[in-house]
Amino acid sequence: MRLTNTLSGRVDPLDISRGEVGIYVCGVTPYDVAHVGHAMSLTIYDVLVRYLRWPGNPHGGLRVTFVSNYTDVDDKLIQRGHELERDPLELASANIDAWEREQQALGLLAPDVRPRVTCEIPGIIATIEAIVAAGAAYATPAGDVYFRVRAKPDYGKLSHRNIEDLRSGTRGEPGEGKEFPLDFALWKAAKPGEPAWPSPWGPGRPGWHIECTTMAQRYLGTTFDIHGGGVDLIFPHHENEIAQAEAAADGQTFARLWMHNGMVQRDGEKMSKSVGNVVTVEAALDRWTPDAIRLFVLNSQYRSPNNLTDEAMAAATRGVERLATALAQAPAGAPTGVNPEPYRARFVQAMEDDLATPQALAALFDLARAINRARDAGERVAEAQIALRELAGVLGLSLAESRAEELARLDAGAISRLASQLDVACSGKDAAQTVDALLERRQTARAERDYALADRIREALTGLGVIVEDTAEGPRWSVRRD
RNA sequence: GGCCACGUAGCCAAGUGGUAAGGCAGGGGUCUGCAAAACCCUUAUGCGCGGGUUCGAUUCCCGCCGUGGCCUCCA
Repeated sequence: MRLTNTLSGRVDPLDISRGEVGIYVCGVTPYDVAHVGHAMSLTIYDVLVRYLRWPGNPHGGLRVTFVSNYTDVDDKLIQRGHELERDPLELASANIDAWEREQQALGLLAPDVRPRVTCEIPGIIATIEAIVAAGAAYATPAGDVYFRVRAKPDYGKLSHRNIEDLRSGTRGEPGEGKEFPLDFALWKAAKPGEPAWPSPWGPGRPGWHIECTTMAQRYLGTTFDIHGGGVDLIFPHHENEIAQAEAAADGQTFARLWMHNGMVQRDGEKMSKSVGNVVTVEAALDRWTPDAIRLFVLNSQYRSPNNLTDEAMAAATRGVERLATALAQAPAGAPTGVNPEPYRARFVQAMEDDLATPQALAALFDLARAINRARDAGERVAEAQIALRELAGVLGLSLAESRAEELARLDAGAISRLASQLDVACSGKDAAQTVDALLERRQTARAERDYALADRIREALTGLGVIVEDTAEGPRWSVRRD
């Protein structure tokens, strides 16, 4: 598999010679609820992990250790806690709980490890001590510890800048005991009332970047395979992670490959609080299905910005239905049928080539069309349907929800009332049986050519979210997803 | 202001130095009592604008315009 590597600036092969892959993805700083940008980012790495683990990939499935953190103590969190008059650590914890419920609803795999900064303080202090010992950091009288950027001549190699360019862009930051404007905090001395932990430099908390260095190396080793996150993290966050890790480990490589996903835009504009167009995960789940959100994300290349519009989401919603429809019951047919192998090969080829999910999806849509066509012709499609479900599963698309989940959306009371209006026997205990009874009544009406009644029943059911389709085998119904 | 991406049909979005995947929407048709779903056909002679290189550019180069990212917190 080849992936675009920000560090090298090329599309590099992923080294799978060890048979296992370690992946670290920067998670959120939980000072607020999660938005669709967070969902997009995790969805991309979720698909990468699913694909690498998939037995159908050319390597037969790899062992993957997936780590994604929570930065549950930092300046922003403290500020927000102050505004809301809440304890910042408690605020972080509450936002993490909500976000984890949303991740589950979005069908995101739980990372193998979800470390939190507040549980990793001793390790972070040890990393800082190693950096200080290596001469790449210094403590100030105030109790802060700064990374000495000029001790790292290749600083800037990830974001492809050099120290001089960066310095010229710096707007006169106050000294605070820094030797050099670009030096950044590894440890921040606590002001009164701020969360603090004891350290060799006095009470304080970790700086922003050090936690990821420490947690990634603790769970994945000094050197690991893939480090991911949004493009907005390249500088300074990831640049600084590299600087810290290499300083602490005598120049040993930190992550071999750096992946960065593009940002979500809303109607062509940046999504931000100041514009007032932030779509929270909660709002998105309220409006669109998890599969539709996922299809929207995967329909564009992960590195490109992705424009969230109502029309695009409607298209994604219909697209999911199209794929799901291809999985619908087919009559057992003749021995001829659809061979899914060419589609599977296209899918794999696309995924191997820098996680080209748009092209992988195109293969799935083509397979769906082939299935529908063959089914219309009365051919066997079972193998192809199994393949479609499997490949969709690699992308994390569930497609077919369970019958129980579908039936749970039925408005049993309204259906019961409809049955009594039409004088149809209602078992009173099972809405699905009542729907069946209503459709039997409609079939009778159709047989008697009483189409007015037949249409009335169908329209009434449609109004209740029950979609009726007449097929050669009789009527089929499903519950609309809103 | 500096650095870096991107700009493809009504919408979302792939892609390539030799003539534009896929999805949605639209139009026509098949099927159906009518629908729905599905299937078939169709929808950019054109890939922001202007130059240049080339036998040939949407794909390479230059300029301009627009959007976005980073330079300060951000998936």
